Amino acid sequence: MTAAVQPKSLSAIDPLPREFYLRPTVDVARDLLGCYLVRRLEGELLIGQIVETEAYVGEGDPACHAARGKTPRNAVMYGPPGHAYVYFIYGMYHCLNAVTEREGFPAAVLIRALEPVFGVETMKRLRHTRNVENLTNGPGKLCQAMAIDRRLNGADLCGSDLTIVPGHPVDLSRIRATSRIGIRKGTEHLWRFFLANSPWVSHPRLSRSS
DNA sequence: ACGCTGATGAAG
DNA sequence: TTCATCAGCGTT
Repeated sequence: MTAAVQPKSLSAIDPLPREFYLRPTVDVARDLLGCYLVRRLEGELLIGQIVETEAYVGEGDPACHAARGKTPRNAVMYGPPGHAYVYFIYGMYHCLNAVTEREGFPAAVLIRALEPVFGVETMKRLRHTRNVENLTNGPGKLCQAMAIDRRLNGADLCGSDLTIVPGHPVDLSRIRATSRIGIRKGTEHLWRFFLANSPWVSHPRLSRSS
């Protein structure tokens, strides 16, 4: 169980190899559930278990940032897999993605929520809250809790101050798939994945229509 | 339901 | 140079 995981043992595990990300994005999104996001911040480790993801798949996906071709912002998505695509959104927040598939094909997995595992006190300080269940239950929140901003855009998730390491295999019966949150196009794809019963999974807001 | 906040990219 | 939009969040 999560409570038994020790940070030293986790950080000693090799990060997921680049080949993990060189696969269909939807598969990567599902397989990232249960893995651990490891942030090294000024010598300290901040660790969270991934409990919610979304797949954004190429220029043919109208919700993907690459839907209208390559731009300075989304350039990292066109690069090799296994790197972080971090962007600034709504004037205040950042979102973290893991780039997938072959170089030249723009796709990524948005990390939407984590279960805090280690470094909780630092996360609370960065988020200005004492409520553990409100620390990392959203893409903007988890970036704030782990001090992830555009300086980490392009960081190598296979070996840097921001990595992802394997977790224990997830019970497949716990995985749910729904439409992605916060988008207006591409809602027909069930490309949001999360672990049922996790208190850290985010929830769609009411009335985002027109 | 609303306001905050500013980068982004398309249009002019 | 404007303008609408935006893979979110906290407060009302």
